This record gives sequence, C-alpha cells and structure tokens, in this order.
Amino acid sequence: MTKQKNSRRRGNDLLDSLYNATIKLTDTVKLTNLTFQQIAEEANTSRAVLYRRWTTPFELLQEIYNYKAKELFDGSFFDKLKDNGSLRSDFLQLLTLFQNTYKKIGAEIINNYYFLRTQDSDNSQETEMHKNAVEKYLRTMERILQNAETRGEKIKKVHHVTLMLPFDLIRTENLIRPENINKNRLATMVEEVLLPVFTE
Amino acid sequence: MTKQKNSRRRGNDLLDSLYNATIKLTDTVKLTNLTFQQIAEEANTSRAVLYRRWTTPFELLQEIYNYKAKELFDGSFFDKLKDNGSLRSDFLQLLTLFQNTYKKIGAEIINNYYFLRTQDSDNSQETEMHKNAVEKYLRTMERILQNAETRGEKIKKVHHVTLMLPFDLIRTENLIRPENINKNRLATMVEEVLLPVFTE
DNA sequence: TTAAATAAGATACATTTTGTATCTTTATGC
DNA sequence: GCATAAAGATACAAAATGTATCTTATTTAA
Repeated sequence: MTKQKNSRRRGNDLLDSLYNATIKLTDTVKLTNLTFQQIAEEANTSRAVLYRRWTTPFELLQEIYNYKAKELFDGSFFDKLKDNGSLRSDFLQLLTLFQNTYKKIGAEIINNYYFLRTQDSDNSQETEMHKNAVEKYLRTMERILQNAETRGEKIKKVHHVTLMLPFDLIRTENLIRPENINKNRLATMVEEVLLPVFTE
Repeated sequence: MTKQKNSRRRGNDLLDSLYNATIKLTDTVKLTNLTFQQIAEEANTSRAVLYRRWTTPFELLQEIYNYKAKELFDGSFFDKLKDNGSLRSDFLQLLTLFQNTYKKIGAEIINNYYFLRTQDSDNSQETEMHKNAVEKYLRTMERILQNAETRGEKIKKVHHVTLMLPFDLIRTENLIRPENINKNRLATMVEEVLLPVFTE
C-alpha cells in the first residue's frame, strides 16, 4: 500500500517510518539514552521533521506506545471468544487470547507503555483509552461468568476490581516472569487461581 | 551523622547526595530526559564526579533503584509477621506490611525499578537480589500456610509460582491502580482472592 | 493542467550536553 | 605530618539541541 513512485514520504508514511526507526533503536539504545539525532538518521530524514511534531523523545515514545497498545485496549480479540461449554475452557481461552495479543504487540512495548503511564499522570487521551478498555474487560468477564451460571455452574459474586484478575495475571507474568509463560502456566492460572476465585 | 566540618563530601556522603539529586530531579524531569549536567548542578558538584562512576544516566538510575529497592527485597519486614490465629488475619497482615514497605520506599521508585529491569536483562547483581527475594517470599508464604494447617485449616497444595500471588497483587495495584489502595482493597484481596486460592 | 498551498528536507547557527583529559585542592589513613 | 586517594575546577573537541530560514517535492483545488 506504500507509494514507491515518490521519493519524499509524507503524513502517515513518514510517521510510520519515524515510529519504526525509534522502536528499532530501542533494541540497542536504552530508552533513557535516545536522541532525536539518532532517530532522524535511522529514519533517513531531517531533525526538523521531528521537532515539528514533538519537543522531546519522551513525547514521541509516549505517542508510539499509546498507538501500539491500542490493539490491546480495543478488545477486538474478544470477538474470537466462544462459549466452550465450561468455565475452565472459557478462562483458558481468555488467557490464551490475551497472552497472544501481548505476544503479537510485543511484551516490551506494553511494559514500556505502562511505565510511561506512571511517568505522566496528565495524559487524558490514554486515560480515556484505558478507561474504555477496563470497561470492555469487565463486560467480557461478566459475560463469561453469566454463561457459566446459565450452564448451572456456581458463580461467586465479587467486586468489580476482582474481575480484572485474569488481565492482571497476564500483565504481571509478562513484566516479572516472561520466560515462564507457556500453556502449562496459563492452565495453572486457571486451575489454581481463576476457578477457585470465581466458583464455589 | 553527616560531617559538617568538611566542605568537601566524599564516598557515601557524596553518593547519597548524587542519588538524592537524581531522585529529586525525577519530580520535574522525565526519566528519559535526564542529563548528567543537570544532576551535577543539582548535587552541587562537578560532572567529573559523575563520569568517574557511570557512563550514562541510565546506569546511575539503575544503581539507584537497585539500591532503594533493597529494603523491599531483603524481606526484613517479614520479621514483624505474627501468628494471628487465623489465615485471614495472617494474609491481611502480610499484605499490609508489604504495602507499607511499598509506600515507605515509594511506589514510583519500585515501578521504575521494574521498568529498568526489563530494559537490561544482563544485570546479574539485581538478578541475584531478586532471586533471593523470591526465595524469601516463598518461604514466608510456606510458613504462613504451614501455621494455618497446624491450626487445622484446610490448605490446598499449589505450584510455587502461585505462592507469589500476594506479592503480585500488591505490585499490580501499585502500578495500575495506585489510587485504589486502602484497607478495604487489601481486605477484598484477602477475602475474594487469597483465601479462595489457598484454602478449601 | 496549472497554480497555490502545504509539508519535507537541507542547512546554518548559537547553545547545551557529552566525553575525556589535566591540574589543583581537600580529606583520610598510616 | 606526609603520602595517597578522591573531589572539584577547568578546558576542549565532538555531539546533540532548539530554532530559524530557505529550497524542493507533493498535494489540492481552481
């Protein structure tokens, strides 16, 4: 979809290129050591292009991670959720889908997103995105639990925050013990944590 | 304990001053925008002092957060843990002590610690510290559960990773929903998560 | 199809930060 | 009190910043 007849990139083409150059640099350069100079060189453009859009590399990073994290927060992966006939299977599928999205976006990117979030409390745009995501997560959990109840499984009433547990678990695992994540670990989360918490 | 008769600071006195100047700057300057110049000025010393110790602000930050996080990882707050006569009370005390340590050190500092950790996988010193901490956490949980079992409470056998749940919960809460933390929230964690997970 | 508008890219310049090196001064330990 | 180690001051070339101006390519709309 990229126009190759033009040598001078514009708009979103250029923006993508800047994003990618920055992400690529984070493989070798620590986040705290990034400079506009390097980014401009990596993206084959001039520094002016960067200064017209952002005042510091921090702002650029913030924009990138907000953008990249969108897929995690739009909750579109929930569309693949099926009623598997048991809460156990539904939970496992939920964790698997969520973890796959983490993997697809890249755990480092999401970790960085959450880090920048703590650095900047007045980011209303991201806050809105995050708030909507939490709403979607809650509604998804409510639906899963409702289905289970309809099937006759005994479901406990819990506070709303507790409904965030599956997502909290995946986030923690990717931040603290990323090397630990596999099918067995997800199954253990369901068996030893989620089922005891949400069922009698 | 600070010597005031000397105008020229040395060793740990100077180091403390550099650490404090850096931390102070992080109130106004984003982590990714810190410079040695600023830090030297803030600490009333010369840049040479900084370059003799670290090559980039990132390294300095890493050292600071490793140092500050020590108190969280040495597990000394566990000494205050008593046998309260019920698992419910023991869990609540554990969460309270852990959260108080978070508060004392500063949640931002610990969040930053974990972030830098993801940026640098080859930090053997911190890895050792972290590994020892996990060991201590596991042993503490085992002790608490053992006490409960001795009292006659029905305790489930779970994987080691699951024993990290109390600490994972507090970490998540401080990273994602810091405004949400109070006595009620901790009680809900015990009631709706920890007790169902660890007892029959 | 051409002209006007818009944004990219090149360049320049003063300022700040970096990284290194050298020298002087102060504090500490023997 | 003297030797040693480390702090602090200073200097300098190189890199990065922040801003401004000018040229050139691409888009839009007349």
